[in-house]
Amino acid sequence: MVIYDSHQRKKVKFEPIKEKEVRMYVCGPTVYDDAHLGHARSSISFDLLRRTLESLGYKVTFVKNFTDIDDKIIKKMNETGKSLKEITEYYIDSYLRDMGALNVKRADIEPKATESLEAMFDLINKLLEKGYAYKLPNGDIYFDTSKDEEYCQLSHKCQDDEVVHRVETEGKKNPADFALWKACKGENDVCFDSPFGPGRPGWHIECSAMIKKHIAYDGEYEIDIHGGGADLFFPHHENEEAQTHCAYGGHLAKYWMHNGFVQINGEKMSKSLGNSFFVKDALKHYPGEVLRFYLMSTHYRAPLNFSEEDLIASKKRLDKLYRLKKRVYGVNKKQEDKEFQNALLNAMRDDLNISKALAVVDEFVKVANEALDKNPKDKALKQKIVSNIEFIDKLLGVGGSDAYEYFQAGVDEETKAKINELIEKRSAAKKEKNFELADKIRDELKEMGIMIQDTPAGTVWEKV
RNA sequence: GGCGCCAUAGCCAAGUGGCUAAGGCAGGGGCCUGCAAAGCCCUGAUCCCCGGUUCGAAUCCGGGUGGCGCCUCCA
Repeated sequence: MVIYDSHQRKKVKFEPIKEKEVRMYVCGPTVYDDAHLGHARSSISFDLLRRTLESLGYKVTFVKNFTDIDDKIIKKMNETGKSLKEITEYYIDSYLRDMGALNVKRADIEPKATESLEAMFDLINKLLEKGYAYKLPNGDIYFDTSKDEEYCQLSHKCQDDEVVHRVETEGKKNPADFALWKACKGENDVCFDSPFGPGRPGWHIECSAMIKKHIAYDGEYEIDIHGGGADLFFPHHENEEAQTHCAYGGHLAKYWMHNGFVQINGEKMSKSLGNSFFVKDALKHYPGEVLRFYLMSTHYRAPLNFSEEDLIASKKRLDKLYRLKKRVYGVNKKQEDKEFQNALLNAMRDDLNISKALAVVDEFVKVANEALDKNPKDKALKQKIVSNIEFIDKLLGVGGSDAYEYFQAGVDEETKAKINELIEKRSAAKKEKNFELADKIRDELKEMGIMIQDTPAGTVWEKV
């Protein structure tokens, strides 16, 4: 496996800390709103990484957190009058539902900030003891970046001059210092008891603490891979790394991976720009699998400029896989096609080269169709095709649905009955060579958004 | 201002020193079909511009032009 390490800024051979095992942590969402396409893309990217590692035979422990303490959540509480728990539980459910629809596998461990406070206390205490943190008169605790000689060596994104506009806080020693603990600020604040007095944790502390609590090794690196959106590299990941190595000595992660953004009209999609698309809205128009296929079809590090036109082109590509699947409907797999599996894996093991992988899939579909045209009754061939589609589903997370349901999604039973009735009528007309009537019925179906195909096994239909 | 990324056919997108520059969508032609649809076959680019290195560059170096991101919450 070769991956691009953001720290080294190049592709490197992946060598896990412990043989055949991978521990990875991906920054999850702050649960104050529904997931947008950017969250979806990040999830899918690391889901592909996980599936690839698993297919290569690694035992993967995958952790993705929920940030359920945050300024934006508090803001939402004040706006809605709802409790922290009401808000965060609602959006955690919503997130999991959306990602489930996109066929993203659940993480093995899904820690929440609110459930990891003890681990954060320990971390903050260590930093205070070792002199890497200082307390302000108002009770806030900050990380002292000037004490950490390695600060900024991870992302290389710091600078010496003061052109930076950082969060200005009274009493901070250096502009780059960041909050580890924010003391309780009054009635409307959310506060937790702590050894440092009532308050709440800073944003960066939780990831370091949760990694330590759940999956950290004791040696030079706590985990193998730490992932997240490209925007998190600095300052978020830089700060996590600083906290961890200052408190515990080891580096946080051996490899750092970051996914590129979803853009709208060439600009980053974000709430502040008012151009974000929610996953749940996209799912009203397209099946999750189609959305997944589209979002993953651009390499995870490259920006993806969202366009409905491209999404439709992408859907048509996936349609072809499912039409092939229809041709082998009901057949069980018997034996695995190692040659195909290796071709697909070899593409993905090169820093998730999805373009190459999808080209392998396209080629397989074409060759399979060709072979089926020649030998429509070749059972061994069909079994091999079934096996390959199963492998595509396992590795890429697409192609696992029922082939007929895929094309007929969103059509209610009543309409289905009517469609079947019309098709029967048309078949009868065809039998009597009444092609005029048959074509008329076909047009009628077309107007309903239904395309039909006459096959040796009878007429089948698809929703356009 | 600091640190980076990107620019390949109408569109999406691989390839990063060397046979005829992957693949998909759209378009054109054909086979199949009662006609279609689906499927299959054929069909398209010398790689943003300029200069350099090299026997040889889309691929390396320098300089442009254009676009994007982080440095402030952010996937």
